[in-house]
Amino acid sequence: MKKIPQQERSRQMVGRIIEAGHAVLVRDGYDALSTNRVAAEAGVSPGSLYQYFPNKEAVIEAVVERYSDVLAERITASLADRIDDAGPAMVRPTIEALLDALEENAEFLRVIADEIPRAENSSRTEALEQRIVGLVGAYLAARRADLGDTRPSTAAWVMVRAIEHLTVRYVLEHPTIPREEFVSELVRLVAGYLPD
Amino acid sequence: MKKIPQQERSRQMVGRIIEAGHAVLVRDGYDALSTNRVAAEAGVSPGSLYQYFPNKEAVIEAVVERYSDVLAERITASLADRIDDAGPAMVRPTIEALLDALEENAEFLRVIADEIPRAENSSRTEALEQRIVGLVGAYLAARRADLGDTRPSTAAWVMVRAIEHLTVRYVLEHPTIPREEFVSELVRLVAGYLPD
DNA sequence: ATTGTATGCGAGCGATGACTCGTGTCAGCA
DNA sequence: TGCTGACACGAGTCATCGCTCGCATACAAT
Repeated sequence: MKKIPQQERSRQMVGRIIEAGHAVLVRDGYDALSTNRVAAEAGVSPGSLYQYFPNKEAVIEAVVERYSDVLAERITASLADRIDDAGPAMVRPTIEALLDALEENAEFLRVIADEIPRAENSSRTEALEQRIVGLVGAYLAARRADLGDTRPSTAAWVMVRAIEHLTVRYVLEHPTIPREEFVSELVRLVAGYLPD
Repeated sequence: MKKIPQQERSRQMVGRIIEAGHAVLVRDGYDALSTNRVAAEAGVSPGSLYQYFPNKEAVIEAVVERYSDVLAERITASLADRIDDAGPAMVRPTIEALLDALEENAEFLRVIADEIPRAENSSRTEALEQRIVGLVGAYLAARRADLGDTRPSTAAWVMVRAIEHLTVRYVLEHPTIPREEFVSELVRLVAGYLPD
C-alpha cells in the first residue's frame, strides 16, 4: 500500500526508514537486511513501514537512490564546472572529485558494489551512467577533430565505464598504489585515448 | 558432510548436480536457486546433494568454478601464446579471444556478473585477475623502458581491470557499437596507455 | 549367499522473514 | 467535547528453504 504522506510526522517517518535502511546495510550487510530489522532500527513497526513502501525492494531502492542522487550531483557539477577546460586541466580535477566522492562513503559503496546484485540497481546505475556518457559525449563532439574516425558516443561509453570502474575498484580494494600515482595513471589513460 | 566420492556413480552424481546448478542459474536465476530445486533438476534427492556439498554456497561455488576454470584456461593460453609479440599484434587477438570466450556463454556470464553479488565470488574472481595481472605485469616489466616512471604492476592493474570490465559490459549491454569498432577502440586504449 | 559399507532417498523439521490485519491512538475540526 | 480519518502498532500468518535423519537399496568382498 503506497501512500503519499500527508502529515508532517509521516514524512519524517519515511526519512527515518531510509536512514535506518542505510544504517542496517552498512552495519549488518545486504543479506541481513529484513524489513523487520529496518523497522526496528527506525523505531517503527513493520506495519507502518508498509504504509509507505510497497515491498522490501522499494526500501532498498530508496536508500540507494538517496546515495546515488548525492553522487550524481557532485559528479555532474564537477564535470560541468570544467567542461570548457581542455585536456588534463579538465580530467585531473574530475577524477580527483570522483575519488573524493567515492571515498567519503566507502563503506556504503562497498555494500552497493559488492553485496547488492548489480541487476537490482541496474536502472538507477545505468541512468546515472547514461547521463554522464551524455555529458562526456557532448564534450567530445564539440572537439570532434581530435578523435579521428572514432565516434564521440563510443569514446564516451568506453571512457566513462573505464574510469568509473577503476575508481570504484581502487577505493574498495585499496591496492598498494599511492593515490597520487593512481590519479596520474588515469590521466595518462584518458590522455592516451583522447589525443590532443 | 563433505565426502570424497569413491564409486563411479557418485562421481557422476557430483557432475549432474553441477550441471543442474548451471541450468537452474541460467533458466531461473540466482534468487530462484534452491538446493531442493537443484536436486530436482539433477534428478537427485536433497539428501544426496548434501553428501557431496556442505551447503548451498558450495554448490554455487562449484558451478562458478567450473565456468571460470574454462575461462581462465582460454585467456591465459591466448595470452601466453602471444606474449612474445609486441604492441597491437599481441593486444588485438587477445581482446578478440576474450570477447569470444565471454560471448560463448553470455547467459551464464549475465548471471555471474549481474545477479550474483560480487562478494560471493571475490576470492575466485580475484585469483583469476591476479593471475592475469601477474602475466601482464611480467610482460610489461620485460619492456620497462616503454613506461617512463610508471611501475609495471600498476600499469598491469589498470589495464587488466579496464579491459575485463569493458569487455564484460560490452557483451552484456550490447551497446550500439559494432564489435569491430569496439575492438579497435580497446586496442587504441591500450596502445595509448602503453606507448611503444 | 551373506554381510558390511557406501550410496541414495524424501518426508519433514526448524527457522526465517515478507507482509497483513484487527485494533488502538492522535491530530484537527465543528 | 465528540467525531473522523489518517496514522501507527505488532502479534501473527503463511510460505519458503536450508538442511537432517531414519530407512532403503546397490555394490563389493568373502
